Amino acid sequence: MAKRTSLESAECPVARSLEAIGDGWSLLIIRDAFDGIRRFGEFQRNLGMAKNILSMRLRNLVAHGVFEVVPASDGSAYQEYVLTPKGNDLFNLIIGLRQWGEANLYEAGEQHSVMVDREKGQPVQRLELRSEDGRLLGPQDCRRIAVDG
Amino acid sequence: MAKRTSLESAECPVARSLEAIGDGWSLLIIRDAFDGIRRFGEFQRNLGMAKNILSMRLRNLVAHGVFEVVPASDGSAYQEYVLTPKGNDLFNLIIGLRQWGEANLYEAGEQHSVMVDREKGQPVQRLELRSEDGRLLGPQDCRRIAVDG
DNA sequence: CCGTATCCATTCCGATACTG
DNA sequence: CAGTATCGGAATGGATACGG
Repeated sequence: MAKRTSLESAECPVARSLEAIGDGWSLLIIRDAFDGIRRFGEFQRNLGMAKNILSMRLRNLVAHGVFEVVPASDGSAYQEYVLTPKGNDLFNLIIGLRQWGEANLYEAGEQHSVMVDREKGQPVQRLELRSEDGRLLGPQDCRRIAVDG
Repeated sequence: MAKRTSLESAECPVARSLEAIGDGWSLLIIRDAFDGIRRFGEFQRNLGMAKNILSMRLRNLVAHGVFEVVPASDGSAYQEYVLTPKGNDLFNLIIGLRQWGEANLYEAGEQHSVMVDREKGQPVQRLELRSEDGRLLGPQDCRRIAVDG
């Protein structure tokens, strides 16, 4: 008894996403991947996590189609973990985490890493949600509607 | 030994955010809050989670300043949990989770709930990240830079 | 260097009973 | 209705040893 409830087939996309990538480590691994990390050992050293956990997480992410295993780019006969298009599509989510943390979790003078655009080296703007006619939308301007075929 | 590593004072905002709200339940609670849920029992029934867990999570979120406890709007002598500005600022993150799930976790014909703008009832667009000069940015256009005072 | 396997501590979570 | 207390089972995570 007391089986952990699974959200795998939830009707809400938020729940389903969390089921796939909602644990803390996975999102940090993905963050590192956006920074260009590809090798097992790099992830491990960078995150300071146990190897068995990393192994499990990577396996899970590969199973979910977020990462893809490719032969190493150097001759090393090993593998590398690269983001699939599905994984790349998590970019906004990582940015969302980053921006919320920046805005709400740091003291005034406290330093933190910053995301800049490659071309000009300037900090990116905040994520924006717009309606179909281009209006900027906040929480109060939206509503969730259930859709049943 | 084997103490769980804390990311509370991490230099990366992504890690810090995950430390605060990165467990699966918290984000689902917050999602419900954006749908207008305010009462303990409503959260509990809606999410189907154990009351003690909900209690813990709410306490944690209040401690982190995401929720605020206010007296009940009806006369019921109980309390309600409403999002603070800091909590409201999580909107983009919830939307990010939703949109990634919608785009990547559902079969072609499969139905799911949808976020629409209140005014026209039309589905919202995808989140957008822009540079300071207005260009739309993807993962390849960005770079994370470490900042050390 | 890349991973897997094993062991153990900690944490998480669900069920239930209980108080106000 | 709104929560707290307690219990047991499950999952998670860290350390380490081991094999490819």
